[in-house]
Amino acid sequence: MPELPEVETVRRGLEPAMVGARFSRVTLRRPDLRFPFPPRFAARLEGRAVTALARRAKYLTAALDSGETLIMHLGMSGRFDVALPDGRNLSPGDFYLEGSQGVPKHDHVVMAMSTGATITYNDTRRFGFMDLVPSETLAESRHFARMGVEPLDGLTGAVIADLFRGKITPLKAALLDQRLIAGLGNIYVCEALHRARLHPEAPAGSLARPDGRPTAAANALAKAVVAVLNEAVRAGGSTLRDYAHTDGSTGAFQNAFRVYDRVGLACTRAGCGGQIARVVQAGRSTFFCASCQPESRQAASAGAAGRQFRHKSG
DNA sequence: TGATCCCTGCGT
DNA sequence: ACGCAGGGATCA
Repeated sequence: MPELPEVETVRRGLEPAMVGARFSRVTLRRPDLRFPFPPRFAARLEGRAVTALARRAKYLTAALDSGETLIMHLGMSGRFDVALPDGRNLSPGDFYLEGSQGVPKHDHVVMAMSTGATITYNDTRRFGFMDLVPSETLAESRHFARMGVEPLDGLTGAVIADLFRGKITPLKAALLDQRLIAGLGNIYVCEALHRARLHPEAPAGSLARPDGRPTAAANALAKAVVAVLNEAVRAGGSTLRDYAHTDGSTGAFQNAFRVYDRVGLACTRAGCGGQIARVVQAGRSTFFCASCQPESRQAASAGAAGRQFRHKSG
């Protein structure tokens, strides 16, 4: 479910309930999510205060006053629900709520905070996970050691050209590769490629000139990635299959999709008239407009880049 | 670099 | 019954 904008939305919802508060009681309803919880997980949290709640790519990190950091990843279906002591609910994006009647299924972790707030982690598919590592070694932890650049931290065409240079892999796959740029997922990659008018199957290396400088397409892509992420964060992320509530707290960016999940529909670009197509790349759906995002343009430059690359290396 | 798998639920 | 789903680790 969550890509960078959704995780950032969750972070903003959790922040007021977590930062400055202590875990008074942590209950695990099962021994594992995607991975087993770390040893003595609940005991290492209980009594500790959260000093800061940050986001790195699609990960949330809660720094504790014990010197450890709680790492949380939502996988595909992870959600947090914040219940305030007065009965109000403070999650922006209440789409993580299953409903008000009865105990929701898949509530795997319940964190009672010293403020009286209760934070519940719910994850249907259990692709999410939590970990606890020493704060000093957070950057070297197995989750972060090989993580790519943060796209909202100054992504430019030059950075993209540097990362993609010499790569034959399709643009779609390169943008999904968290070791290069971290935080994009299927939705925002499709949306960014459409905005930049780039074909998803064009070779990633075609965005770098032979001397390594960015092409115009690389600059356009960087701009599109940053724009689509910022707009999605502003909209509170995208709500897809989750139940929509009426309190105005669901994500709204799904209404701004130009290609994602719009196969067969007309391209919304003014004067385009194309139809959104769906192809499968690396086992995942790619949505694009063949009219807006022609292969030919990229094929030409990719061929030039490929010849140059082979020439240089051979 | 691509399949395969992890897991559950939903729509066709 | 089958395909598909916002992620990603782990193999050939």
